[in-house]
Amino acid sequence: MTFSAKILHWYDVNKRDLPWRNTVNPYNIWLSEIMLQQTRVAQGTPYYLKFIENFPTIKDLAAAKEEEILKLWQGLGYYSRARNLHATAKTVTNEYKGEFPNTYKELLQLKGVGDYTASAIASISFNLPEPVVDGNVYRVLARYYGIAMPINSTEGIKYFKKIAREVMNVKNIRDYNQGIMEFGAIQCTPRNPNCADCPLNDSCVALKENSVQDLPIKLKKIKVKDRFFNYLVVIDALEQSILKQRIGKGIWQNLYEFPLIESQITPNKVAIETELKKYDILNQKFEYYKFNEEVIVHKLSHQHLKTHFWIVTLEGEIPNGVAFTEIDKFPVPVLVADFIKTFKF
DNA sequence: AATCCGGGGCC
DNA sequence: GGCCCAGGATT
Repeated sequence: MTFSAKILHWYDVNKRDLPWRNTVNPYNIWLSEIMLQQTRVAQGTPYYLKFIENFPTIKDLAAAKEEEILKLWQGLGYYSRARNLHATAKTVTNEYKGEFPNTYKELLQLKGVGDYTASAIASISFNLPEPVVDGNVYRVLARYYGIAMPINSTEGIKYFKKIAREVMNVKNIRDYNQGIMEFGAIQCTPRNPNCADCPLNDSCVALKENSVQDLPIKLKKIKVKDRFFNYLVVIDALEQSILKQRIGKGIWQNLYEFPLIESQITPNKVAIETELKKYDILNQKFEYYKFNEEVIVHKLSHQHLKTHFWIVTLEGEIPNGVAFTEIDKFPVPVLVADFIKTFKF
């Protein structure tokens, strides 16, 4: 049997029953693929179900407010995916009359859709012969064919795509593509792959050369930077607080958070007063205390956010404040959501 | 070509 | 602490 025939057979026997596998509707496939970018199936699945329930069609998604989408996306991370999701929903609804484009080239033009996702939609929804190359495919191909080229080098990306195209099964690309990814996720796992009971173990180069643990090869690890956050949890006499939307570049674009003083130095009363003035709180008496004595470290993939929350109690009221009862309606980062849950306004 | 962009699970 | 996850956009 060929490589692809074995993958197809393995998939037929071992495939999981996932919510987006009972359809080839491009809306469902697109939504699932966006959500699963750099995201485990177990983490993404509840979000997929939530979105399908709230937005049964792409037209519903296009008509939603961005804040509503971000709120449903809250906790899934990589929030540009949610913003691009909205943009593409509008594009398909308005420029394609609600019908997804059905070519790789057109799919690739959609926001948030890159080479992998365009190939995935083209193959799974339209059965077009486009190979997918995700993290699973890199691993399976690197091991089976004994490829030591770094998967994140320019040459490696091109080479693996070329190999993937050469070995794919064009007769059933829909199942083959899902099969090789599923095979990587279930059988040929990053750590402790199940080589003993593998349909490819008679012809796997890495297994023969005892290099399974060393493949695939990936270059350079990112360095993590420390940042120091001081959130001002302002509370006024009318049970209101302050939430501000993050604008511009950087993390958590368009999500909300408390007023933030980013500084390793503990903010003093003057620093807090200066920050409050930005919210038209002028010459009001206030008291404040540090909520968490032990620093909270929120870890992102490339930043460690060392955070203190400060409770700032005003005598008067906040102009245009957010009522305690409304706080839960705003999309916020997990760091902020965890605090809100703990504090109970 | 390198960097940025989340959060969670696992070792 | 490091690595990985059905990657893409930006610089």
